[in-house]
Amino acid sequence: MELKFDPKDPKYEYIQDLKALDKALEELEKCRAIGVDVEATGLDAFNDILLTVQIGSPEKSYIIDVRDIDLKSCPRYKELLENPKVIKILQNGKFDYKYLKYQTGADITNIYDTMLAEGVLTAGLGSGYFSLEDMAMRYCDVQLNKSVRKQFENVANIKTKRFNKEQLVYAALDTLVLFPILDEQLLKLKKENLVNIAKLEFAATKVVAEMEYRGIRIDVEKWRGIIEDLKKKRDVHATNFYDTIRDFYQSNRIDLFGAKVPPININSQVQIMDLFNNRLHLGIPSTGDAILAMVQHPVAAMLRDYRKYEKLISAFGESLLEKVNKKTGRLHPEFNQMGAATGRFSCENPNLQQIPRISEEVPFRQCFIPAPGFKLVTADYSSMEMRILADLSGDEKFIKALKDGLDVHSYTASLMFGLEFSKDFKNKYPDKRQAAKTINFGLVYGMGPRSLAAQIGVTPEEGKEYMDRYFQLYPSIRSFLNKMAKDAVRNGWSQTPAGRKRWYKLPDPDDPDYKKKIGSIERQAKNHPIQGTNADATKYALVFLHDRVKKEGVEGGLTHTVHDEIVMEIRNDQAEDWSKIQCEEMCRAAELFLKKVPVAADVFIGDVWEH
DNA sequence: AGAGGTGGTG
DNA sequence: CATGCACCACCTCT
Repeated sequence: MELKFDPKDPKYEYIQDLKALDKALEELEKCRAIGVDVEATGLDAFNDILLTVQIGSPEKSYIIDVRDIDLKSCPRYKELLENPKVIKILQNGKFDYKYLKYQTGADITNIYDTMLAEGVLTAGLGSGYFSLEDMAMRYCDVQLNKSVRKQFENVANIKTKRFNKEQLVYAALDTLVLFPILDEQLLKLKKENLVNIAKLEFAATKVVAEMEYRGIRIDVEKWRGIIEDLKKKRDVHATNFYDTIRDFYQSNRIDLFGAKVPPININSQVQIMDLFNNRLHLGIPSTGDAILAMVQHPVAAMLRDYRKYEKLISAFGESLLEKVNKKTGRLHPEFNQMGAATGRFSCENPNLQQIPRISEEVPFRQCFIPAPGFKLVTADYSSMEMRILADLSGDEKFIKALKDGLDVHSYTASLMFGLEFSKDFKNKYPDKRQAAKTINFGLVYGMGPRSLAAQIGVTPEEGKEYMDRYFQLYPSIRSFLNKMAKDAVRNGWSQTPAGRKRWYKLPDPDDPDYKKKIGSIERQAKNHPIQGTNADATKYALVFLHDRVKKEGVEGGLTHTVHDEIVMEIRNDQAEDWSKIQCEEMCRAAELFLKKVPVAADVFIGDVWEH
């Protein structure tokens, strides 16, 4: 590839005064697209220090030292970055977005994100994270020197120390390589018909950046109260456990203060296996909860009780509170747009998508609260995956049930077990409904008769019978799922109606695990269009909602999303009206793909996160 | 440092 | 032959 810069000696300008900045901006304003990158002392846009902002044309990079120049008092800079007509090319743009918003006062628009583009082009094959170093090497044979980035992190005398040539070259290349990478990616995106999905991801990345920036408030005292309560309960179960097993161990050690020392580490899977198999002779294959539930010995129950509390304390305890940002006093979880191969978001630091559902004992979700004067508006799609399955398979019975507003699990059960359908089916035949629900969901995951039988507690033969009966009821569902599986194995990829692709590493025919691997791909491919369409709809909804907030002049914004649920923080007096708009926009997004079945979303307005 | 086990969510 | 999808956090053990 012909590069417009020399990787050994790139053209750049180190900008340290307003006059030079003005001249640079004049050049940059002529560009249709500019490359943007920042260097900072760390990853936290609120607490770490922004050092440089690099803005580049395809040929030249301008490195603005923000210790010398206050970009907040430079409207021309802000106008450039906020100009919707200029494409801003970034690598993992939401990282830079937050720095630029907080420390330079600019909200970038019209982002092309090289990392997201790569994610869209290789979904299912990689981790979802692609470093600029890898891409620069792969696409344009340019070696970026990673170790130089470290130098930015430990700048002693941060106020005064100037950058060396090596650092400046590195900073310059970071914007220059973006252009050839974009050129190559664009060819591939067009070839794979992924332009629309890439556009969706690019539109979403600004929205996600704003969502991360806003974050969410947490009631720390209430959270601590729950944890303390859980710790007390956990300790009771731990003591019971230790007292019961102590006789099976030789040493009854006493510590310096006369307290009994636990004979084993209760958290050690290895030591628990030793206890159950070598000392209690119970012969368990693993220590998972499903196994322990079947073990008659009282120690098993004690361990299960202990684990229930220990899990909550370790995963959601003090460690989550440590993530409260010092500057904002709020949690700012990170949402990875390509976190799942299906197109779903993943979430980390902390993962708000795995906070336990609300219960008497563990009301964790009630600790998530809006700012004073605001409400949390929580809306989730109703039976979204069932609706998608109905729509994509085109199954007439299933579609009619949804059109008639029936509970699909009850309806399925009534057909499968020859029972009369009624409004109170759920109460009359809860077991039958649960069995049908297991099948409905299991199929979306490509489940087989054996695990179905295990789940609903019948023999494998009966499990097979249930599945046969189910598919006789809904013949189009069987043919749809089979087609998805077959196409994926033939093509090496599967696709959602929105055009999102997921690739598969097809095994070598000589692979000893060939059938196992093909089976796995088939199950993933059956699930992909369903889970993926849900993700596509939610992403469109996020973009719609963000635009609508601006259009309506509503004060507030997005706080987080959990796959089929979107939570927003909206000013008290506007929350009621907004809740209707939020449902409307979510439905409008889903209706882009679902034409045969109605879409519905339920909404809640509250002073806590609940639904 | 990374793998494996366990368990929380949709 | 094996046989339910998609994640992340925490723990122990190597």
